[in-house]
Amino acid sequence: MTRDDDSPPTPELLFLLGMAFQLVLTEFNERVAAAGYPDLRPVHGMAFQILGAEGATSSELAARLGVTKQAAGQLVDDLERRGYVLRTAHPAGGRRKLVVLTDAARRHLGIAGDVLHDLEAELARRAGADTPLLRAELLRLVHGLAGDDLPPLRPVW
Amino acid sequence: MTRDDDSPPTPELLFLLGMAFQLVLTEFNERVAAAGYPDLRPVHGMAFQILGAEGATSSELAARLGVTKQAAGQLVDDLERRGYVLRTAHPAGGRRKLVVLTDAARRHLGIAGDVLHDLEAELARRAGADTPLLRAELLRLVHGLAGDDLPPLRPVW
DNA sequence: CATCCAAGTAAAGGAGCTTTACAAGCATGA
DNA sequence: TCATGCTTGTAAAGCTCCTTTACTTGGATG
Repeated sequence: MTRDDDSPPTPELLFLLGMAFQLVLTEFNERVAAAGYPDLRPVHGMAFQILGAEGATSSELAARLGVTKQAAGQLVDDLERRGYVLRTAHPAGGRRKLVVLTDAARRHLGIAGDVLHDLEAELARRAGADTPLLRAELLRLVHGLAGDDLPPLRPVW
Repeated sequence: MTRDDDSPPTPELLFLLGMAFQLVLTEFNERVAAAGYPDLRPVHGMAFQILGAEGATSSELAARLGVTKQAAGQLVDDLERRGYVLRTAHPAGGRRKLVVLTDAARRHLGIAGDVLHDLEAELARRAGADTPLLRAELLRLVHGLAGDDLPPLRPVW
C-alpha cells in the first residue's frame, strides 16, 4: 500500500522539492544579479555567509561547502581577485590564513538578505503558500534525515 | 520590517528547500545505487521517466531536461552504449530517431519507483513529517512560481 | 527545383571540480 | 634536540559534463 491510485496524480515529493528549490533559487539568483551582481553564483553567497563576521580558513570553508580544500582555495582566489574577500594573517598563526569579507561582500550579503525576504513574502502572497508551516515541515524532514547538524548545501545532479 | 528578530532562528526557506532536496535525493540515489545501479545518476532516471512508454526524440529529451540537444545526444550515446536505450526508426520519418527504453531501463524505473515510495513512507514515520501536507504546500509554491507547466529539473549551482 | 527549417552529429573548448603531489609551520614524544 | 607526523595551503594535471560553433541530412514549402 504505497500508493493510492485514484487520488489526483501529485508529483513525487522528491520532484516537488527539486522543482521548488530550483524555482526559488533561480528567482533569487536573478534578482540578486539584477541588483548588481550578475557574476556571483549561489555558491558565492553561501561562502559569504559562512565567512560571516569572523572569517574562516580556506579549509574550514571547504568543509562547510562540502568540497576539497583546493576547490575552496580556487574560490577564494577568484573572490579575492574580484575584491570580495581578503586573506589576512591568522591569529592562531601557523600556515593558517584567515579569509575575511570586504565591505563589498558585506553589501552583497545585505542585499541578498533583503531579496530573500521579499521573495518569501511574495511567495506567501502570490502562491498563497503557508510559508511558516512549510518551513516547520521542511525543518522536521531535514532533521529527520540529517540529525541536528545541518549538512553542506551542494549540487547533487 | 523584513525580519522578526525575536522569533526562533529557523533557517531561510530557500536553505531548507535546498537541504531537504539534497538530503532526499542523496538518500534516494544511494539506495538505487545499492540496488544495483551504481553508475546511474539522477539525470539518467529523469531521462528514463521522460522517455517513458512511448519514447521521444533526442531534441524532445533535450527540451524536457533543459539542456542542449548535443548534451542530450551525448546522454543517449552513453545510455545506448550501456544498454538502457535504443535509437529506432521514427514513425514520422525524416531524420528523426525515436529513442526508446530497453527492458533494463524499465526494470530500473520500477525499482527506482519502489525506492522512492519506501523512502517517502520512512520519512513520514521517522521524521514525523506530514508528507501529504508538505506535498500540497510545495505544489502550491511551484504552481505559483511556474504556472501550470512544470519546469525541467536541473542543477542550479 | 530553390529555399528554408528542424533534427542529428561532430569537434573544440570551458567551467568547476577532483586527484596527485609537494612545501611550510607547528606539536609531540623519544 | 630533533625526527616524526599532522594540518594548512598551493600547484598542476586531468576529468566530467556541459556549451558553442559548425556542419550534414531529410523533408516541407514556395
